[in-house]
Amino acid sequence: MDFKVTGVVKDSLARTGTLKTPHGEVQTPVFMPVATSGAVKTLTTTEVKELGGEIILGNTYHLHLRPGENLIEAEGGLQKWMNWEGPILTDSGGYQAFSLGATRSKQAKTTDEGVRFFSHLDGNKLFFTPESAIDIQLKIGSDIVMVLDDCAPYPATDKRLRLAVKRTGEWAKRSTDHWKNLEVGERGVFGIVQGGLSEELRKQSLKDIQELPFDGVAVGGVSVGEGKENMLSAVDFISEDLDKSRPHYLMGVGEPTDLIRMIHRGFDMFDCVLPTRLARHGAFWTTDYRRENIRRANFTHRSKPLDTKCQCSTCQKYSASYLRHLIMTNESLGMRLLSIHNLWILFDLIRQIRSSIEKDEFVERFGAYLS
RNA sequence: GCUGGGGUGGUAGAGUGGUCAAUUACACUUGGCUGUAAACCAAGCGCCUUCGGGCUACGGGGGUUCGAAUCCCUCCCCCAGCA
Repeated sequence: MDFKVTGVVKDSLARTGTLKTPHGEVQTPVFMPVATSGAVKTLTTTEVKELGGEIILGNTYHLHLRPGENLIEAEGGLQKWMNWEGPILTDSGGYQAFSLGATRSKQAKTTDEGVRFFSHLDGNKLFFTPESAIDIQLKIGSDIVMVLDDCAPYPATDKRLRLAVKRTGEWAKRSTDHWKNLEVGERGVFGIVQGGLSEELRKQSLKDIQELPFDGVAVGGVSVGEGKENMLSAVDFISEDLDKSRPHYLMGVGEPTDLIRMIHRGFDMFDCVLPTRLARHGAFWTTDYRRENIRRANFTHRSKPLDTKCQCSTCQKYSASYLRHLIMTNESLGMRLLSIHNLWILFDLIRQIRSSIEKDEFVERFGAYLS
């Protein structure tokens, strides 16, 4: 997997780049819409592509449970199956094993070997190891494979965080050892940095990961409920030390203002459920990156679009009043139209950021959002 | 017209003498959502309040009772069956 930095700016770690994958090139910074179970919820892949989507994220945990990686492999891989021509990054399932893989009485649990968890669908006892997580992702057809990591829940004790960092490091080593022995072609594998809000542990984890021959460095364990200030400080512990020759992926972050701040700190890749989840709940972003909700009564008679400055197809064709009606009546079209709007806001932001980096105007243009 | 059933908060629908400003659901209002068990979750939802409480309410009017959405009388309205 090949990554090239194509542009840098003064007074910021922000940069542009190009990432080559088996299913095409991706320009960075990039936002990856989440297609948990093989679909960006409510949208077709054609729509995602037309909006500006270049790469999407699929979830190993979900796809492993249903329909299972063997079916996807038999159907020619996830790209072909879901009619997505571009690259796909797959999450390793480590995060979901913890966030979903527990029953009332039985907790998900990591051991040195891997993570034991329970299917949220039927309670079945399941097990991921670093090696099996990679094998599953390759069967799914992933272009960018994420290693299995131990994402400690927030808040976590110091002891638990230390264990998570240790395990994540050991599993990372096993992952690269396993990767070497596989036929992976141009696919890439990314390591994940843990460490919570601890400077010491973040630095240790970054060192562990960057010592290994990963194609990219991901930072996990953020946007897990710690709050914006904590997230910034956790990232600030390590942003200067991220290996500049590799792509940097901040996992799970997708609030527009967070993207700006994190690109400023050197991150190239992001994924987040927010644009589509918020849309299904009636929430949308404005062109100045505030969050609003169409359910509010004051939109009842608003015959203007959601945002008069927005160029998305929803805002070109529909009034806020009509969109509110669709959401209030639970029409799926409302969720689709708001998903289109929210994704457009993010993709357009990314386009503006790339352009500002190319012109070395990033700090001037986005300075107001950086602090 | 006769017989029977019924009229409760925005709606549906509980309650059938005190613990009822009234279960519940829906609707509505307002929040929330950051590697998606998430088209979900939470709070509020008669009026006033110094948050102690006060006031007005269960079709209208009258009555019984210490006390009524609940019992009685009467009027109005709705539904079913029979004419």
